[in-house]
Amino acid sequence: MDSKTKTGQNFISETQYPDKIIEALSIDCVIFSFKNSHLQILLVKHGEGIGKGKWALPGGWIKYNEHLDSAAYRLLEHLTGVKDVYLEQLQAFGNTDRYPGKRVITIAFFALIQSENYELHPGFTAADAKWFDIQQLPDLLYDHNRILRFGYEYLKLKVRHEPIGFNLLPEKFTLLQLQELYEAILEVKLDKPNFRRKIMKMNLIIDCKEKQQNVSHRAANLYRFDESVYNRLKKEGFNFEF
Amino acid sequence: MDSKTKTGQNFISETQYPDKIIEALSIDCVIFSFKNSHLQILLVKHGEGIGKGKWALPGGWIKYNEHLDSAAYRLLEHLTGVKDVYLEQLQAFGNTDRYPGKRVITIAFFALIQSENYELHPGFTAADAKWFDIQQLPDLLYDHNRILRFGYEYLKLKVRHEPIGFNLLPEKFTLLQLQELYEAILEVKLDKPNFRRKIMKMNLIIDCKEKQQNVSHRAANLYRFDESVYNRLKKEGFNFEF
DNA sequence: GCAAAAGTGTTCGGACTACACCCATGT
DNA sequence: ACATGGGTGTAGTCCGAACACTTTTGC
Repeated sequence: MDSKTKTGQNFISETQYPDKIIEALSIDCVIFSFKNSHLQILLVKHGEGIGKGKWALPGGWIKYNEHLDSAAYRLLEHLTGVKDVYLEQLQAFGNTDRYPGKRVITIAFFALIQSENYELHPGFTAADAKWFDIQQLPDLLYDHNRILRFGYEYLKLKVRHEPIGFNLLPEKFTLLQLQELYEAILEVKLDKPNFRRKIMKMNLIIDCKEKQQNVSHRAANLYRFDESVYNRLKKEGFNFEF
Repeated sequence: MDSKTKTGQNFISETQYPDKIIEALSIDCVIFSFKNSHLQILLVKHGEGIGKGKWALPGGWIKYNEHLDSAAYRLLEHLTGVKDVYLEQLQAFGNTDRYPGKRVITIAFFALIQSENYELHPGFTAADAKWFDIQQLPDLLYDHNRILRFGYEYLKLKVRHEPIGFNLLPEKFTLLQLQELYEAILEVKLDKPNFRRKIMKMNLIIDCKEKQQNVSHRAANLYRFDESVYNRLKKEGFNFEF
């Protein structure tokens, strides 16, 4: 790297103020959940600043002595109340014109969660936090539409090569729920018998020996993921074409 | 985002000096090539600065008014002479301790090229630029060992889901060369007849109606990629398990 | 002839598709 | 009875793994 960069005064003063943020660098989170057979996205409404009143991906500034992941966790929790989530890094977005008035590069993170497990608590600079159906999104701030699309494409790709659903479905679920999850993400209709067999053959799910309750039709069997198989398949990858 | 961030004096002075770099943010490139049936990595030896004399991934600082991709291109060309390369963004690496003495987050880029097409011209802050066999790498600066491993894992993943070779092989190549490329990346031995058939069935390659020259055995047929099929498969993705 | 790599053929089993069909439960 | 979703069976096809085999060329 270039040794001619001056690292003197600025650097020293920055380490003296732990809340000092890194200029020109932010984080944004693309958080998906699955509810009522629909894919959803977590958005926040800005309560102050240049984007006040507009919807955007949850995000913000990184502190000088903070790991990227920690910053993403902190921001997500402070803005929406959502915590203890496995965040995955997507990609940096850094076009010179993506942010008004100054140069800001943002690093996008990605997560899949069960919205039922979290109560949303808008906080920090967020006036509101809400789940939006992926088919009915508002127009977003900055280049967040683009980042969201990127995250959705990534999810579609991911679902074809890794098991998915562990973080999106309740602990016990039916095969139809799993199928509807795949259908919602891939935007296709799948054949039930073949889907069942394909999943069963993977040894990915375990029969809970329990039935659905209070349904107005034959009660379906409940299943849960076999965590060790799930993790193995996640690591090795597989092919799930339809 | 946080509106309380002060963007006053620093910002204005930065836009007045176009060569001003962004503090705390750098770029590093993981460049692969394929030569003599071996996978290779492009490295530079630092000629100045805190890493002087050590080998590292080609990289450096981003200018204030420069797109991320442009910065990656510029740095790669100035350091090594390699230009006109399709660079793909990998991921940001931002641990607080990854760079000595100050906080630097680096964005890693990835490319596959034919080393035969490029003469290396070390320049800028690089004292040397060289191709290294992936099996015989020196110890690298900062966390570049980690970034390189990440790039290699990414390549292994990529090769299973996308066609590869267009950028790594000469225009006309034999099926054995293509097979050896896959073998080098995946570190496995493949069955020749089955490999042939699999590739042929994809309609990915076109018979050049030419033979190898000056080989001490039966001359193999030469093939070239069908660019339209290649791009379609790249977009759609496929499955290449062995 | 022999080495080395090119290239073809054949068998077998597993996996995916498409679709018909029966089962259980609430209204 | 019938609607709704749960769940099984089956015939046909395609594809990949394994491996034996023939062809071409230089030495």
